[in-house]
This record gives sequence, C-alpha cells and structure tokens, in this order.
Amino acid sequence: MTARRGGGPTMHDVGKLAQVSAMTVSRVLKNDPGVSQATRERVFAAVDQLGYRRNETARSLRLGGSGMIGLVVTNLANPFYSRLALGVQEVATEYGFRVVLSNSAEQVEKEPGLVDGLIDHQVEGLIVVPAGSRQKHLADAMRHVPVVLAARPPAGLDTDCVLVEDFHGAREATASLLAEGHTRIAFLGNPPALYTGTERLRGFWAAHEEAGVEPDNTLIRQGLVDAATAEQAAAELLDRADGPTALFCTNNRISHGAIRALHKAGTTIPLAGFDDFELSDVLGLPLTLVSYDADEIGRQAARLLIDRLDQRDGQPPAARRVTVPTRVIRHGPPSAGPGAGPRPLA
Amino acid sequence: MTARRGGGPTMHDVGKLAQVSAMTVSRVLKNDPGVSQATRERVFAAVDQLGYRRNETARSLRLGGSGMIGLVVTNLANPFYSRLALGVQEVATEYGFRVVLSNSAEQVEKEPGLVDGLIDHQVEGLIVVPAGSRQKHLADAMRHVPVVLAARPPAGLDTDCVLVEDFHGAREATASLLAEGHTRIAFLGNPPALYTGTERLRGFWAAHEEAGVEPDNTLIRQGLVDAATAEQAAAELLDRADGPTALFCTNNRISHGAIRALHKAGTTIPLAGFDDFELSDVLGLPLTLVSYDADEIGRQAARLLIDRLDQRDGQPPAARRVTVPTRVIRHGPPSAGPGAGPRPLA
DNA sequence: ACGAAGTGCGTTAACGATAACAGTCGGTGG
DNA sequence: CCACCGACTGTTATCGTTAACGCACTTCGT
Repeated sequence: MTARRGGGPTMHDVGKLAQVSAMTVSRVLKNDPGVSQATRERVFAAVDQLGYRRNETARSLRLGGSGMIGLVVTNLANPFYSRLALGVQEVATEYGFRVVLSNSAEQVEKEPGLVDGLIDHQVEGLIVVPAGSRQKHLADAMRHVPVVLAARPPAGLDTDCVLVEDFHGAREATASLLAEGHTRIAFLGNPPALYTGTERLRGFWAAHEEAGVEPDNTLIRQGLVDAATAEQAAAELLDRADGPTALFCTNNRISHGAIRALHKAGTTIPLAGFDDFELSDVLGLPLTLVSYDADEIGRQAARLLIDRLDQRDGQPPAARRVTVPTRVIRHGPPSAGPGAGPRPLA
Repeated sequence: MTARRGGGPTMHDVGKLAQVSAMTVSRVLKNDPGVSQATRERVFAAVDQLGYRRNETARSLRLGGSGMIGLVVTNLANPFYSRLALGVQEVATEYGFRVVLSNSAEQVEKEPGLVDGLIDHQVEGLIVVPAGSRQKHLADAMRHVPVVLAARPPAGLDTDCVLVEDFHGAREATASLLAEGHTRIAFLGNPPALYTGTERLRGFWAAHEEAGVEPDNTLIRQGLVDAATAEQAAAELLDRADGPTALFCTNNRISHGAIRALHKAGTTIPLAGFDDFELSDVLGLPLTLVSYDADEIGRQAARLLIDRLDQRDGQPPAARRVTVPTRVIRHGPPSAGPGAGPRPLA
C-alpha cells in the first residue's frame, strides 16, 4: 500500500507533503534547533501520515559510519556463545551500536567468508571467537576495522583479546580432585590446536606436578569436538580395568558426553570440568566445575572494541589483554574418594 | 594505514590505480563479460593491492534491496531461541540473505524499538517471536516489510506464522500421566497472555476431560515467567498435604524450576512438560517431554518469508499457517504411579 | 536610516556503486 | 570511401540523506 517499488516514502516525499524541502525534514528529524515550531509540526504530521522511516542505509553512507559492530561465533546453540553474544549486545546497545551476529555453524572454513561479509556491510569493528588456529583472515580484516578476539588469544596478530583464566581454573579444579586422593584422573579435551585445549591441559598437568603425582598419558584424550566424541572416549576409558577414578573435561560439551557415558555405564565417579551448565546442581553427581561469566567476556570484548573505535584518529593503543576470573563450584554428594572406586548408581 | 578517514578505498581509487573508470571496476567485480582480459587483470591486481572491498551499503542503496532479513527474539540464552535462530540462518543463507539478529533481553517493551531499528536498517523482511500480546508495532512494521511470526499466532494481523502443535502435545503428554493413574496433576504455566500458555492449558484440560478426570483448579498455576518463579510455585504445591502426584510444565524454563524444587524437597514425582533439554535423559527422573524441532520452526519461518519476498510484486498470498509436529519422549524410570506417592530420592 | 547579527529555510554537492546511455576504435561490406 | 557493427570503456544521473553554504527577511544598535 504505502510501500512503493523499492522502498517506502523518502524525505523528499515527506517534504512535499509538508511543503518544505527534504533538508528541512532532515533537520526536524535530527532535532536541529533552527526550525520553526510550525514547520516542525507540519513535518511530524507528514511523517506520521506517510509512515515515514529514515533510511539508515543512505544515512550511514553519507555520514561514513554504520553504527554496527559484527560478532562472529561458531555455534549459537552452545550457551557459552549465546551468553557471550548477550554480553556484547548489552554493552554495544549502551553505546549506541547495533550488533550483527554471524554464526559459522561449526564449519571452520566458513569463518573467513563471514568476516568478509560483515566488513562489506560496513561494520565498524569486529568481535570474533576464532574457530580454528588459522587467523590470516583476521589479519586481512584488521586492515579495514579493529578486531577484538574473545576466549582465544591472537596468533600472530597485534590486537586486543579477552581470555578466561584457563590455566588457573584447570589447575584448581584438578587440584581439588588430587586433594581428594585421586591419582588416576582422565583428561578429556578438545583439539590441541585450540588455545583453550592446550592451556587447560597445562593447568591439569601443573596441578599434578604440584601434588607430586605422575599423570598417566594413556588417560589423556584430546581432539574431542562434541558431546558424542566425548561420550565415546569416556566410555572407552571407563571400560578399562585400570580406568580412571575421576574425570576432567575441558568444556561443557565434553562434560555432557562424559556424563552420558557415566550414566550409560551405570556408574559414577567424580567429574571436574570447565563451564557450569544448567541443572548441574540437580544431577546428583559429584561435580567440580570451573565457572565463569560468559556474558562478561562479551561485555569486556565490546568495551575493548568500542574504546578502540572512540580513539580511532589517535595513535592506536597497544594490544590489550583482559582476563575474566574463574570460580570453582562444587555440586553433588561429597566425593567418596578413589578408594571407593566406581560405584553403581543407587 | 590503508584505512583513510571514513573507510577504505573506493572503486574510484581502484580505477585510478588500474587506469580505468570506476564503472569498469564495477563491471569486473560483477563478472560482466564485456571487459577485456587485460583490463580485468589490471583491475584485480589493483583490488588486491589496495585490499579493496565493495561497499555493500552504497550498493544496496543504489540497487534498492539490502539482502538482509531481521530476526527478533526475546532471549537468545534460551536454547529454544538460539536453535530457532540457527534454523533461520540456515535457510536464509541458502537463499543469499543475511540475518540480522535482535534480542530484546526479556524486556517486552523494547521489542517495538528493535523492530523499528531493523526496518530503518532496510531489512527486507522480519521474523518475530512476539514477546507480549500487543502486536500493534508489528502492524506498523507490516506497512514496510513482510512479517512472519514464529511460535505465536498473529493477534489481529493478517500474516504468516509457524506454530507448534501446542494443544496436541500438551494433551498427549497429560494423557500419558493420566493413563498411569494420576488424577492430581499440577499445571505450571507461563502467563495466559501468551498463546502457548493458554493453548497448552487447553490441551491439559482436554486430556482430563477425555479421561473423565476433573482437574483441580488449586493445582493450576499460571503466570510463571522463569525458572525461579516456577521453582517457588512448585515448592508451594509440593508442600501441601493434598499436593499433586505429578507435574505438567509448559516450557523448559519452568521444567527446570520444577526439577530444582523436587530436588530440594528431596522427593520425586513424574514430570511432563514441553521442550526437551540437554541431559534430560541422565537425570534419572520420570520425565515425559513434548519435543519438537526449534530449528525447524526457524527454517519454516524463513521459507515463508523468503517466499513472500520472491512474490513481492504479485498479489500477496493469503496468510499461511504452518505447523511443526511434536513428539512425546519418555525418560527415566518407569513411573511408579500415583499410589506410591512422593518418594524420597535414593 | 543603514549595516550587523540572527532566524529560517532552500540549493548544491557529496557519500559509493551502478543502470542506462554515449561514445571510441578497429574492422567489414557495399 | 563511408556507413555500420561489435567490442570495449567512459559519462551522466540516481539511490536517500546530510554538511556546507547562501539567500531572504527580521530585529536591533547607533
């Protein structure tokens, strides 16, 4: 009806109806004081009548800033990423930016295309949780807009990032298991190419050294990518005669897989891992979880980015690195210790 | 360095370097056959050297279509919405559209602003999961672009929507509890202003009628908005001497709250509810869940929208209504039936 | 009464890309 | 020898908006 071919009414149309030029319409909408009250009212009336909405595309073309920042994540369905996205949104909105979200759906090779697409759409900056270890496309992107990394450090890039206390958290959680007397702890981790993978393994290892316990290499499984692969790996380990007396998982997906394996095996042993998750407290399992605020990662990343955008004309500040703290949470029954061995579920 | 004030190099810059006009650059990038091989190569070389990227903002201004569709949801952290978003992305990408995601962060009153913002940014269509029952802002939006509703039906609007079998699913799950002999089933539901709330209550009620069981009104709690309020409501009901022997929850948040209440009370009774959730199978509780594919809702919504965009110039088709099927899933130990009453956890 | 300062609004020229049109140039056929 | 065609490339105008400037007309000071 109102919508003509190629979009709704323009400022020119509004101006014609209100008997003024398009420029005056622009002024009214911008709340420029140099417009008489009478004119202002006529313009508003015309805007209402036509249902006029300002074309932000044209506006940002003229003004040279889109007011958008891009966020690239691998899997929105993982609460870690959706919370991170919420944190970014929160801060961005506060500073008048709009967030355009891109999801690579677990396909690492799609990420460069998404980044390019966002740049083509004139985002003023990017926040990326890099899916793989190749970051060349990010170096390219940095030629155009500032880039902030979240949850992974830059590899050969000079830019800001927000990290979790991966090493520290892993060490603390592992230490907690060791303190209970466990000496055969399995490590279920994501691919070593991922920063979080190696860093959390380092923490796992460090805790062992500090406790004077030699980790058993045959209990270390890396390269797990989702709950299914983790479940299988955990099942294999649990099946062994000299299996582990406790498990350490590097993220929520892997914990889920391991828990499912435990459940199917009809046994339970203490599990420590990264990422708290919904209902972790009602599972009735002895869980030691390294929890942190994914929202906060997003918020911090957004702050770093917006700060860089604000000082765009000055000397770019040196690359900053912000750390989000972790906190260890205990759930479920007190651990029976390794002596009890795997015990059947009640 | 490359980035000058107000953005990177333009076609004009590329043209100057390659000794051609901007128009020819445009032709090369569009793969127009009417360009000599020599020129084509010079242009590509210049593009590479300058790191040129086409400005999609300017392009869509000229071409009159942004290639973007907007998606408005209330809470990305809820897996229902993030999966829906993934479904939308999947189909949109397939058809060459980009998805711009907006999140109202549970604040109903922000939704109109988000919708307006997306329209200002020239999205070609909108998919909305309306947060409240007021839909006037959507009627306004429809003056500019096609709108498709997801998971909620239109209220006074003439447009497409994708729905879940709310009534059917609720009836089936409730019937399953009734078949086990339960006659005192509590209903924990979201606000009746929400379509899903009333529809699922209707199903709950219908199952009772069919079974010849009179529902106890004092066991019906509506207006629960999150896990916390649900937990409290469930706790109150469980505390009563004539409490329920089973629970029905209208969504995943409410189920979570109820489960937590059961856990804290140290008892367990069968629970039926909408939405499957992660780890539901390892909780060890008697669960009857109405599951459906949230991705599919998103996919269908995107298809309806894109279809409408394709036929923009023809006669707009009548409002369509697509339904996504539900499936009942059983988890946990076989129900002991109501006779057993609440039983302590092992 | 006459210039200075102010008020209110229109005109022009961009922003970057592109459709439509208008050349230019070498070669062909009449 | 000239009209004409096809292959290739440049010009102009435009999408919707807005910064910069300019013009008419008031108001005021001296």
